[in-house]
Amino acid sequence: MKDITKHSKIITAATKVFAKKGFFNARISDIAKEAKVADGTIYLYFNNKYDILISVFEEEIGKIVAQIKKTLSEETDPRKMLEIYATKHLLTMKKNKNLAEVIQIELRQTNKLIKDYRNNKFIEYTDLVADIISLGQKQNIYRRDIEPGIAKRFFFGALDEVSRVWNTSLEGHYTVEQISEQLLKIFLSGILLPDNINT
Amino acid sequence: MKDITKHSKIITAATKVFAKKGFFNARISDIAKEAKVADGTIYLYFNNKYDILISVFEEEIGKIVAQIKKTLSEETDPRKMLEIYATKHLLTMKKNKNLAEVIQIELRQTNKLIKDYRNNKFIEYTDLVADIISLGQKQNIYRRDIEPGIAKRFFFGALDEVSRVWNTSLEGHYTVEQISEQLLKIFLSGILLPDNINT
Amino acid sequence: MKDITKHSKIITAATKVFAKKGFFNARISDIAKEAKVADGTIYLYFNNKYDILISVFEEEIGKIVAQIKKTLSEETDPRKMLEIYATKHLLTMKKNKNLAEVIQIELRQTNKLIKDYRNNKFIEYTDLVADIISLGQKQNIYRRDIEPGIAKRFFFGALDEVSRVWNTSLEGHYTVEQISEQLLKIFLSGILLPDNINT
Amino acid sequence: MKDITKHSKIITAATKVFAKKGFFNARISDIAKEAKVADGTIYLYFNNKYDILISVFEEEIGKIVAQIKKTLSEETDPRKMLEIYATKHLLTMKKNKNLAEVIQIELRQTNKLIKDYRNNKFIEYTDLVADIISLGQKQNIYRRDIEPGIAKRFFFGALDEVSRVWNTSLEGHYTVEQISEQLLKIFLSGILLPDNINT
DNA sequence: AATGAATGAGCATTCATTCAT
DNA sequence: TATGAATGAATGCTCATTCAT
Repeated sequence: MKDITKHSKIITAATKVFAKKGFFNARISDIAKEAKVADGTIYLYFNNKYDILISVFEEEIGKIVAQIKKTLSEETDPRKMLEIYATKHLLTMKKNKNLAEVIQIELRQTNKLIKDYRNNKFIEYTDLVADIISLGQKQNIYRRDIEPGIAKRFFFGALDEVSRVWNTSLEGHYTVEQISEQLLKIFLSGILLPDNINT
Repeated sequence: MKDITKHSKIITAATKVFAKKGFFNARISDIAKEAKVADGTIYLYFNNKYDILISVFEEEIGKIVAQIKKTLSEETDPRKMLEIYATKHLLTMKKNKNLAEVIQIELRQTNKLIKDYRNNKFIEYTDLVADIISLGQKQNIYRRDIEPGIAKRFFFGALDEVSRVWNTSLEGHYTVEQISEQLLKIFLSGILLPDNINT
Repeated sequence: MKDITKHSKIITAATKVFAKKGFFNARISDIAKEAKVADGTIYLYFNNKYDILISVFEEEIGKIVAQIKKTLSEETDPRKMLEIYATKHLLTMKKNKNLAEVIQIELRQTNKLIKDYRNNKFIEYTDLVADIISLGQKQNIYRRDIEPGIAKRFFFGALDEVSRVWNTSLEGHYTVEQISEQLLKIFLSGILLPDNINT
Repeated sequence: MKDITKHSKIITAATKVFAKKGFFNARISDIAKEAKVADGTIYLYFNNKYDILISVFEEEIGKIVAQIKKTLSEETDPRKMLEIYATKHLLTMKKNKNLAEVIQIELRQTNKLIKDYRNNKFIEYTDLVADIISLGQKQNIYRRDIEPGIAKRFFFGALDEVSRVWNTSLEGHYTVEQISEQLLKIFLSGILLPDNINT
């Protein structure tokens, strides 16, 4: 019987190796060594190298989606919900830098390389933002002239770009709370001084 | 004497091939064929495969930076300047999808792979946004509690994420102008209805 | 105690799989699946993959040798004996195509691959022809200027080549009886017309 | 430009290695080393390992077919023609044991492994025997009740089986001429003593 | 005895880079 | 300068065999 522990040991190892070397420079033997498993064992749990990558996405993002959905379900104010989303995202990515890098870097490769893969979990994850915005619009809290489908990309893109450079320049400069606060401030009220809004 | 024509023929070919296949799946012989040049000839102009990638970044982004700087120099209103930046970026990425993909996908790999490469042109490019924000703050148009160093990432990240999915779902749905307008609206004034701003 | 049933189930399965895929392309797991047994179980009955192959030869050819010896023991005319041998061989190979292929194809590999294996049963099988010829020579039925050791190879080679193409071109064209009759005609009387014999 | 010398160097090396180890146990690096060429070079001249095997067959058998056809064209007596064929075959196989083994052993694998390969040269080679027999029948030298399509298999099978064991037991016992004489004697006149022919 | 998960040696093939012409 | 044949290191994946249960 397949060993569920071994499966996730490989996923964790692969996340680490992919993050460190990138998908193409990662060798199966690197992952095997990291997971303390024989090379061949990996193929008892995954079809091929791409399959490992996809599994990393689906399973790890799946966990985040589940978590964030649970937390969001306890909140009703769309403003707070966006704050929760942003803070949660940044905290997760800061805590799990390996996953952060894999998402940011490899995710972009994947669609091109594996035609028939559709990032279901990832789409579900970014769609949460669109849902929150729609909800806020219904409650007359968010402007109706904002397109949720576009705005979700802005919001996620902004978050993603910020955490992209996590390991380099931003490190140490700002706390998650500061960045989250800045993002919310801009996203909710814009960067214009009130006096200039009607210009 | 280096042949400037051949040099740029290779750059153009490489951009095309990298965009289509990704850096790792692109073969030197693919680039050589696309550039109508012998494999060995490429090594008269570039040190290695990574060198080609870096050159693509530096030279192509260099062109965009020069262009956008020139256009911005003719404008003084920081609000308009951000609009120009956004529209120009989106138009360029839409027109030159090859470059767009290379920037979005490969750029992220590069820092990790080539330790001593610092994306000078790219940093220059994103710093333009920070400069505009700082300028606006000095002119009392932009809020002082916004960190230009963080905000530039939000702005660029939002633009980048939007153009990332250019080839897929957004295609046909929205025009560059609509997206640019939405981004500016959000970035400048936020998504809150005025009544809710002080909540 | 070794389970005799399981042993022969594996032999039968291996014969089938070797015939279908060839020795080198056959996987142990194929044989195990065909025999409805676990992979590891095979190693309770055989030392390794080569050992299975050798066992297939020895046991299956052993059965044929025993059968044909029994039938031959009831006949005294060396002419009839060759006919019995030919017909029996062709019928067996036609009925058991798996074994036929394994003998024809893999047998030839074996000597080269397994230095210390001597095809005892197979040698016994072909030597039957030499024995018949010697017998006929003693009875003044067969010519004395024929070398039984060479002639046995001709006879077996002819039979083998005929059954080699069984699955392809000869299929349907000729019956076993026709082929057997032709072989006997040639082997016993040659292809020359009587008038030309002394040329 | 492809180097014709290198092509045939690889063919010769491959023939040697296939003969010694068999197709499946032969490593590309063995062939490369034997041909004094880099592993990768082989793939400039052949598509894959199977392609090398097929080329060995076609080209080497092609040479033999051409040679034997030329020699046969200078002879008109169908009896002599069979003698020439037999002697030539045995001499060639004795001189070029590598090729002999490859033909005998690997040829049989090939049809099964490479479905779309049709051994054209080989078929041409064995068909020569059928042609000679047909010719002799027209000249009233060979019996009309012999099927050339069956007899060719007997003749070739006999020759092939004899040369199969060349490296083992027959070595030293008999000369090519003796074997050829025995085969012709049997094939032309049969093994029966004249007195027993009408039995 | 039987199982099948785990192992890890082995190998065909690719492709960036070199260098003789 | 330009060429492209030659090189050989590198690696994903397979599968015979082992062994804990």
